[in-house]
Amino acid sequence: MSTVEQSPFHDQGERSRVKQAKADAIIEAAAGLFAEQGYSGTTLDGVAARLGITKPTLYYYFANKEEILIACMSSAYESVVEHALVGAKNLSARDQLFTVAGAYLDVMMQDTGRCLVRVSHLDLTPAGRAKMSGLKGKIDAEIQKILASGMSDGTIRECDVRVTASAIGGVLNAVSFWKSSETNARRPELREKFLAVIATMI
Amino acid sequence: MSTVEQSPFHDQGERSRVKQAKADAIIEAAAGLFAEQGYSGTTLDGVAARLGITKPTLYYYFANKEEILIACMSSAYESVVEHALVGAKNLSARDQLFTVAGAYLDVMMQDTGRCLVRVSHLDLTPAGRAKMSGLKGKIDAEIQKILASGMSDGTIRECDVRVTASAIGGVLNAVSFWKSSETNARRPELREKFLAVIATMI
DNA sequence: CGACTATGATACTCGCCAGTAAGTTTGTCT
DNA sequence: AGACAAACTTACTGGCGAGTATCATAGTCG
Repeated sequence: MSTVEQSPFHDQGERSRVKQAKADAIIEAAAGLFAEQGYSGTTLDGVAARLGITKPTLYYYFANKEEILIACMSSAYESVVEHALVGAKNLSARDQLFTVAGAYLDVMMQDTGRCLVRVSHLDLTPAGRAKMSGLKGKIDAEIQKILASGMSDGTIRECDVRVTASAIGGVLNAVSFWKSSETNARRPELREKFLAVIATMI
Repeated sequence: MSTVEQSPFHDQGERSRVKQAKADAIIEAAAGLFAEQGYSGTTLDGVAARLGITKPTLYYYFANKEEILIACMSSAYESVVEHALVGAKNLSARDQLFTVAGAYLDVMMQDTGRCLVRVSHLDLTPAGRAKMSGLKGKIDAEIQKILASGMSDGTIRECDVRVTASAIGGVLNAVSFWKSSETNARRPELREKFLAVIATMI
C-alpha cells in the first residue's frame, strides 16, 4: 500500500506533463478544425498535418476520433464549471447567473467552445452523446437552480425556469456563430453586450 | 409565345403534383432522420426504408444527399418567410417581431426546422453552405430591420441591433433542442412562453 | 555500453455508403 | 396493338478516411 505514488521513472511527473501538453495541443488543433469544418468534414490527417505530425501519432494520445472531440467538448464544459460554479457563492442569485453566463460566453468565443455548438451532438455515438448531454445538463440544471433561488431572494423576476434557462442557453450559444475574426477582436465588448441582453431577460 | 403552358401530356399538372407530393414525403422522412441522427449518421438507405422504397428512387427526385438536406432546410426557411414577412405590414415593429418570432418558433418545433439547428451547416459543401447562409441571413437581416424601426417608432427599446438579433435567434433556436415528444404535446404553450421571453428582451 | 520504453513514421487494410448502370413494370398516347 | 416515357428495382462500383500492423529513432536506466 505504500508506494503507489512512487513510479519506476524518476521524472514521470515531467514526462506526463509533457505528454499532457501535447494532448492539449492536439485538442486545440482539432477544435479549430472541428469548428471550421465540422466533425465529419475534418480528417485526422488534417489534424495531424496542422501539428506537423502524422495520423498514427494521434492514436498514441487518444483512442479514436470521437475521443478527441469529446476531449474538446469536455475541456470547454469544464472551463465553464471551473470559472463559474466554484467561486460564485455568497453572491446574489442574479450575480451568480452573470458569473456563469460570463464564463460561458468566454468559452463560446474560443474554438473548444465553438465545437459545442457548431458540431452536432448527433455526430457522437450514443455513449459519447450521453456523456456530453450529462455535462450540458449539469450546466442547464445549475442555471435553473440559480433562477429558482433568484425568484426567492427577489433578484430575478418570476418566470418559467425551464423555458428561461433554455432561452438563456440559446443566447449564450449564439455568440459562437459569430465569425471568430470578429469575436477575437471584440471579445470584451461582445461579452458585455450579450450579458446586457441576459440582464433584460431575468 | 403562345403555348408554353400547354404541355405534351394532357395531365402533366396532375403528374407533377403527385411528383411534388412524393418529393415532399421524402423531405419529411429525411428531415425526421436528420434531426434524430444527424446528417452523416443518416443513410439514404434509411430514408428510403422509412418510405418503403429503395435508395435509387430517391435519385429520381433529388440529385444527391446534400440536395435533400438543402430541401429540408429551405422548406423550413421558406415557411418562416411566408408566414412572417408577407402579412406583417402595418403592424407596429414590436408586433412584426412577434409575428416573425412566432412563425420561427412554429417551424422550430417541426422536423424540418430542427434540421436547421441540429444539423450543422458545416456538413454542407461550400456552395450549399453559402445558399443556406443566405437564407438565414435574410431572416436575421429582417429581424435587425424590425429592431431598428422599432427603436424609431418607440415600440422597442434602444439596443445593439446586431447583438440583439443574434440573441433572439439563439432563443428561437433553443426550442429545437427540446425533445420532440414534449414540443408536440405542448406546442402552443411553449410558443407563448418563448414569445414571452422575447418580449422581455425588446 | 547494451537493454528497454517512449515516441513517432511508413505503409497498409477494410467497411461503409453515396452514387450508378442496367433492367423491369406500369400506364398513356396514337 | 405497340411504342414510349415515367417510375422503381436489383445489383453493382469506387473512394474516402478511420483505424492498425509494423518498423525506426531517441532518450534513459542499470
